[in-house]
Amino acid sequence: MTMELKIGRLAKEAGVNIETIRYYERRHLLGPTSRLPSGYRLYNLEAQRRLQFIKSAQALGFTLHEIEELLDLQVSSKARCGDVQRKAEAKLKDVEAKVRDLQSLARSLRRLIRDCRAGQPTARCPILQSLEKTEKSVSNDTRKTTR
Amino acid sequence: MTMELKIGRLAKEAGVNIETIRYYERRHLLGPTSRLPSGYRLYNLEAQRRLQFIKSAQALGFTLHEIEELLDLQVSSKARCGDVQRKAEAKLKDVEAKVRDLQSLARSLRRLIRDCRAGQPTARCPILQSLEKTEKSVSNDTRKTTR
DNA sequence: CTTGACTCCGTACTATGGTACGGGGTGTAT
DNA sequence: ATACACCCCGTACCATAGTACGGAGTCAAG
Repeated sequence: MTMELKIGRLAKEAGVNIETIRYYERRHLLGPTSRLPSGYRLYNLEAQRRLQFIKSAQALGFTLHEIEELLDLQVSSKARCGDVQRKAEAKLKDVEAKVRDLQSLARSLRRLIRDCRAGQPTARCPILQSLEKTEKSVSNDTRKTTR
Repeated sequence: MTMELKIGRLAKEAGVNIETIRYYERRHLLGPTSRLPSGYRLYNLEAQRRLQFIKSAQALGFTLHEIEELLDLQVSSKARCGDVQRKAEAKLKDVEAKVRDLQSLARSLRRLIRDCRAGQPTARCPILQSLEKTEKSVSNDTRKTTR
């Protein structure tokens, strides 16, 4: 036995809805490895890893479309290395920018927490100021530049 | 004149659609500072900063609901400092986790790019492996834990 | 060989975050 | 005083990312 799961098992293991998996299939993100004569979908380990990756990337704020691209970096082994590289570089820039912005936000939050700890009743908690700092550093709409 | 803008101007300055601003108002995220007798909305500098913050936070992957909470940290000056602090701390944890995960993804992408540069025709580009590394580090669904 | 859990497929519905439309009033420059 | 741009409000529509539903076929244990 090659450890192939049916859709329900895969869904349970990954913690997603069965319908979600079928939805990903419609979106060409994750297809079954094979099918039983009955039509039942079968998934192998790679499919499980792929599903995990989709969930992870999503948690990081990537859209399904972007995730498709990310996954294509690997799939298109036949494609020119240059294409893959350019995509990866663009994606890396997005990710780096996002990290910078989130770090800035984290700094703001830390400052807010520290100042709050001082004990005053939140009147004039310097949050707006710190949030403003965040604003400046944020490049643009990442959702647009990422696409 | 106190530098109050009408909705169209505010939208243009911020680079958003007028309808978006009205939508934020429906969502209680950003209301007009005042109104002309005619009913025209007027916005001051603080409103502009607030709008900027909303856009920034969104670019960082926060939902409008989360942004509302974030903004409430400041608004609820009457609230207990402890409440504000707890919210801020939870948010900070989310942000920090997101940063870690994105950094891990960035490392993976950098490795992929470096390896690609080596020159082989992408056959067996070690992307899947690097992506797997990312997976493991990703806590859970941030969207759920963040809410 | 039946029963209950699982799966198939297609279609419809939901929530989020907007965007567009349209009939009307307003503001102002000429 | 009249264009023309701007704004009002309500309602309808859109894309993304699922989720639910329902009638039918399948699988496996008893």
